[in-house]
Amino acid sequence: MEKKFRPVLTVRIFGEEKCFGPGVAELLRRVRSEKSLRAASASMQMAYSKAWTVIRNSEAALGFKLLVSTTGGKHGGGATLSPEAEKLLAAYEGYCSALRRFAEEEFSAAFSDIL
Amino acid sequence: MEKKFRPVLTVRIFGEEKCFGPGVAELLRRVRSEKSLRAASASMQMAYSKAWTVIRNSEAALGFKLLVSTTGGKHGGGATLSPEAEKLLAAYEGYCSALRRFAEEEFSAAFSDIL
DNA sequence: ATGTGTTATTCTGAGGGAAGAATAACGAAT
DNA sequence: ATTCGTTATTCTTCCCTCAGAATAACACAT
Repeated sequence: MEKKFRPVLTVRIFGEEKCFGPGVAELLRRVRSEKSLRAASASMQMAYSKAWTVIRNSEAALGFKLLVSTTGGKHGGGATLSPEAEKLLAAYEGYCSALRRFAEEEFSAAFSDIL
Repeated sequence: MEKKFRPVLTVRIFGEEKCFGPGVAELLRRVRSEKSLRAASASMQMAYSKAWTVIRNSEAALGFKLLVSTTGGKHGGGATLSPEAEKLLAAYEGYCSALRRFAEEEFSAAFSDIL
């Protein structure tokens, strides 16, 4: 009836356990633009320690590194996305938007008689 | 490449705030078979108080009642699904499986080159 | 009246997760 | 050597959620 209700979906990828989801994805996006994990986590008010844990867990579950990071140097170092992370992120984003588009399309048909 | 990774998605319905998701759905399913909210919550080791809150919040957000419940009587009362809940649950289940089917199909295409 | 087993409702206590502190290591520049 | 700002890592503290307790109301049976 009214456009009052809408679907919201969260897409996660599991191997033996959880290995990728919206949190890591957002983190990667911000690392890409900030070129630093610290700056990335701060920009989304996430504690650095948690950001670091999240990344590490994801890397362990996936089996490859997401960040290439350098420490030290004049500006202290930084982090950028590994090529695999770049590809994974792109794939994930495409996948998510396809899913959301589909979810949007099917929604009204599925719930028109009740919502 | 290997079938090691798979998509997992959670589908929620939002109005102004969250109003329906997998938790409520599971609860409704169990109320349907147990004919009691207490039994339903116990069967999924959820505290009754929480089950009740979950249902109440969902009802408030949706704008209609999910349960028709009777109190008192020899066996203490019970609860069953309202007609609207019945329809909503059916619609939600169909919607979810369509989404999951689609997610499954698209998955390998989206991630074949990286996972 | 009393007993029974549920719904309805609020409150309290404990556990898990997250934020932030603390610390170490790093490497380029000065 | 010292400074600087990051990555890397662990630990403690706090908050929030959740489970379970407690209480009331209910209506049917006996």
